[in-house]
Amino acid sequence: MELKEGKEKFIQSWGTLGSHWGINRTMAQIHALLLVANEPLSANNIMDELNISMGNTNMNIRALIDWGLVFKELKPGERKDFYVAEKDMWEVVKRIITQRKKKELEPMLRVLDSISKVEGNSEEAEEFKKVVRDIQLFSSKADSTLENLIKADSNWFIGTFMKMIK
Amino acid sequence: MELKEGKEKFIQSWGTLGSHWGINRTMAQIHALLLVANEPLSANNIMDELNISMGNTNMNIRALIDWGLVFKELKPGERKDFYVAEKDMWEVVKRIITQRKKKELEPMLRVLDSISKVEGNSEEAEEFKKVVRDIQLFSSKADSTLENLIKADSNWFIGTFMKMIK
DNA sequence: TTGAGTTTTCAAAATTTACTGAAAAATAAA
DNA sequence: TTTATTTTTCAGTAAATTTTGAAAACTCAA
Repeated sequence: MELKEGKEKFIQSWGTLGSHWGINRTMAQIHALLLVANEPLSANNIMDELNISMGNTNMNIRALIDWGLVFKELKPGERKDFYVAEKDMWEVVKRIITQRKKKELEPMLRVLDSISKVEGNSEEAEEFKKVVRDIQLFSSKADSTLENLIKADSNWFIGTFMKMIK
Repeated sequence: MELKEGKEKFIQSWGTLGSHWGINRTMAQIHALLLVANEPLSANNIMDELNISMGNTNMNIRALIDWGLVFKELKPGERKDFYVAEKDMWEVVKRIITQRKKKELEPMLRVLDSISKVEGNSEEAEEFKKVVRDIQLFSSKADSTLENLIKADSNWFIGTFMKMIK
């Protein structure tokens, strides 16, 4: 396989993977392109390379920066902004966990909290509360596990955790 | 808050959460409805409760059964099929991990494998291969971590793992 | 200032994904 | 069998999401 073809395949499948993980296809493709670029790219480079509009390019670059997956780099003497990707996979995963925990898990925890106080003590109400509290317990464990995970470092994950769970 | 309102809120937010996790809104809502139902429900019960069509109901129930999140239950003397949800959150999460690992992580691993053998030894090609191999290493660690996770039991997660990572 | 280059915004269009409704197939009681 | 009930399928439609394109807003050198 040729280098060019390899890069294209990578961009394509990173895009697909991303779209299943709350990162839209284009956003993930831009990240992929930057991952395999050997130098910082401008918005123009990106739109040419991926055949997407400037508006789309701009919006997704900004989302990537928001998520901490891409950084702006200013080249001295250049008017344009250039961009580079976060290449440390552990960092990438941590940032995605951080975002999704905030956007999805935490709102769910709030809802669970509010509905766990439902009125009534009919059997039906009690059963409902039991289901909710089970989920609440599990979710808050998951939440703090993830909280710990994003504080841990890469070596911990690659080394200790892997062995530990056998 | 009233029980009815609580159940509705739960179904609504479980739907939203699911839609961010590769489970479409309706599919997650059906699962939620079954989670808080105090008895097995028929397809008709479900379509009435959620105001969705029979076709939609049927397709999503079957997807849920496929995923192992819902089970069919036959009531003696009843012609209809009835359905109950998997209520053990640890099981639910394990089944979701299993599905998504198979559908998303594994295809990515195959692509990474194929492109890690890209031709050429220019500096650019070498850098590309390094990026790919880094991701490959990380992904296969993640893959086997998840593999172990889905073999582990709930107590391990709730008890040991939580304390362990402090 | 002015104006060329660059980035941002956002309504409208295109695309993708989910849902419906109606018909066909399956099931099982009569 | 026949018939009533239930489940499945899927083409067409609707809804949601993403992308474009063009204008507005910046930015900075001249």
